[in-house]
Amino acid sequence: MYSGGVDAAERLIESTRVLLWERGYVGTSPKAIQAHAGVGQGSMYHHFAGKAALAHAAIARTAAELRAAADAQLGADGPVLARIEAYLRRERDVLRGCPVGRLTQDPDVMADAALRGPVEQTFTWLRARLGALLAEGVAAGELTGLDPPATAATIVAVLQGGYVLARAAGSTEAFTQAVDGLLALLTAHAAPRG
Amino acid sequence: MYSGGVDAAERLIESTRVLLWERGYVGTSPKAIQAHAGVGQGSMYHHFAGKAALAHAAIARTAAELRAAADAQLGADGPVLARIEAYLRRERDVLRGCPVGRLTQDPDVMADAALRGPVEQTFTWLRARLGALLAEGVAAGELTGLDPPATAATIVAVLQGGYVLARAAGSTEAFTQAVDGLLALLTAHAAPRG
DNA sequence: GTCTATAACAGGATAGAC
DNA sequence: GTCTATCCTGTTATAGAC
Repeated sequence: MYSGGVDAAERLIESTRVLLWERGYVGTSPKAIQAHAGVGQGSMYHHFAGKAALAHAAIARTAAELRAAADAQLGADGPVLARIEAYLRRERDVLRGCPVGRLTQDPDVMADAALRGPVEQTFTWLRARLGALLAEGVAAGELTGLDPPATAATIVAVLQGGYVLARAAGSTEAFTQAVDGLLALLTAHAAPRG
Repeated sequence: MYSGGVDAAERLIESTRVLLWERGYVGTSPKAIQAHAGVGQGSMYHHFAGKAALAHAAIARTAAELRAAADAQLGADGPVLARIEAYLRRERDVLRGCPVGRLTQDPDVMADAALRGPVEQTFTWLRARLGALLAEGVAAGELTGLDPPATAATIVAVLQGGYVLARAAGSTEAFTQAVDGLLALLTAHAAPRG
């Protein structure tokens, strides 16, 4: 049961974010959201048209937060590879998985254009952001011999797949190994300093 | 509605495999399985104790098939990197995602030790298999300067994450890019031929 | 082995009272 | 705005007939 001195609509959105992350769209019922938010049936349907509308608000917010969080590391100062490493190694709730990536497995989310939109845009944006950063590194002579768009996709895939491995193993170690392996491969393309 | 001249139990397992892949455990009802298999309610509960028992049979089979399929490429003849490339580039139902990896997002699967077991074992096995192969390549002088266990985790993560990116984008292109990017990085560690 | 009936409960929402 | 009542359907079985 959640409440933080905020109104019902806000509590409903935050509760939906938590439950969507934990159990997915198909596995989350309006009743469970109401219970978690400490909000009654009537109140929920007063503020939102239904489960889908509430999920849309929750997903849009989660997607926006993910982009902002990524930009914090990727848009920092310093060498390109250091920024990418900071992004890859920043603290994460590894065993909970990616709150956006997991929606990709939810058939009812992918079937609904409004729900799917933020998911698609998040990954499109992230790949482009990393691709631009890598291109910047190549242009500056910091990195050599790699294709920015393909490498960007590889980096995002390692993160998303790292979550899968960690959850399968029940341990964050697999995630860390995947990231370590990637960074070792990337470092080989760093131009000798000078 | 599925049927292939086989008995009800067999049709039920195959239908469960399809639906689990498509909609996950939470999103798959006994009724949907029965309809897909063309098998009645009573028949299903005669052959299986319930949804979980049926899912267990389906998941175990899917996991076994995945391991066998991976071994087909990874255990072939030829240079290590070529075998890994063959594995990464073999034909896949990219937009459907990984039938084992997707279960990782299913709370009810991860909460049940019997259902989770095959998922965990599959990824443990796959990482070990790739790690051993990479170690073989290092020992043979085909590959240099990479850590087998970490690199193995990276490779599996790229595949799993590649599925996520492809589903998010609604296109296989993202998967292909992630794999291309990975292979480019790995190739830099191939010893000059000789 | 398979069928139909029944059941207890959850999912997702509407209606109208307060 | 929020509450309670109500509704119809789906979920996940069990029971017993055939």
